[in-house]
Amino acid sequence: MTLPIRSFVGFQLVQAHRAHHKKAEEQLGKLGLRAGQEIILMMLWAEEGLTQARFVEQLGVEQPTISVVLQRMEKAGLLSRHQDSQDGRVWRVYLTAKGQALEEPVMQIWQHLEKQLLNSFTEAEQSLLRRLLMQVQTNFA
Amino acid sequence: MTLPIRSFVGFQLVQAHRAHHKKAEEQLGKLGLRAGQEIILMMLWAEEGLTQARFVEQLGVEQPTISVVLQRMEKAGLLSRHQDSQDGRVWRVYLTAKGQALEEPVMQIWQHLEKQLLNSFTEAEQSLLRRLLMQVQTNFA
DNA sequence: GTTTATAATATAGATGTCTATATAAATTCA
DNA sequence: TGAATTTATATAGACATCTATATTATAAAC
Repeated sequence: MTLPIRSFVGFQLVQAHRAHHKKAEEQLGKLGLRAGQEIILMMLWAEEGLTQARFVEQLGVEQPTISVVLQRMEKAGLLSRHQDSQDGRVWRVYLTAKGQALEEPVMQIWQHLEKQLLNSFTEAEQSLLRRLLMQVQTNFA
Repeated sequence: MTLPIRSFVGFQLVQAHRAHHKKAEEQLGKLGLRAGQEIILMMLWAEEGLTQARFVEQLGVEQPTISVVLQRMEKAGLLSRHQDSQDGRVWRVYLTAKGQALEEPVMQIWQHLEKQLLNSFTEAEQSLLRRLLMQVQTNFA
């Protein structure tokens, strides 16, 4: 008798993420973004001139992933990359006007997503879910 | 002042899923599987002869996704597909010996993943996390 | 100072995922 | 019965993601 898939918390994590990702794609698509790109933008809205290494360490993705995503976002006119004058290996990322202009609508979408995600949750449940998800990351680190 | 990404539960969900997915890929890769394929197998271990439509409704993925994944798994010798004798549009999926033989090692990997995911969680926290993740899915449905 | 090692980024090839569309079989309906 | 609709699956093209490897620039070591 194998345990049913549904009984695994890991499966529920996958399914919850899938649901969130689908909604994010749907909403962000209206702005011409793909899910994941808005995270890059959020980091740049907080601080420009980031290097690939910074994205990699902050997001936990592999370097080639960021390399490709940044290239596509540059091609889409969302950001630009300039070689560092001190260290020729380093390329720093800056927002274009188009990338800057997306801050308001993207944040609105994320706040709406967050609201939907947490619908019917008590305050205690909200902070608990955040804490447990952070613990999960620690557990896998 | 934009809210930091980290403050969103949605972001923590994405990051927790990424951590889980990476570990799953790493472990399942040893068996020649990709993350996601083992879910297909689990469903088949519970019941053979499933149709694409069943996978789609159970997993919440789109039909073309399942179509492609099943083709790759068939090519990998994990399963076979046979046209339904009653309805020529329907193709039913069956396990090969190779697919059957993976039940033990895959379940062991998932049990290990589950253990790691829930490391340091109390019983109450475990069931709460499961419940909250299920509620998230409902909220996005 | 030239060679070797390290570090930052890019490329290649694969997979799961999506949307849009095509194909083929069954069903409905006039 | 024959055309139109619905249903099940496949294909095309795109993107985020991975591992493995290449390229390029800096740093270290002899």
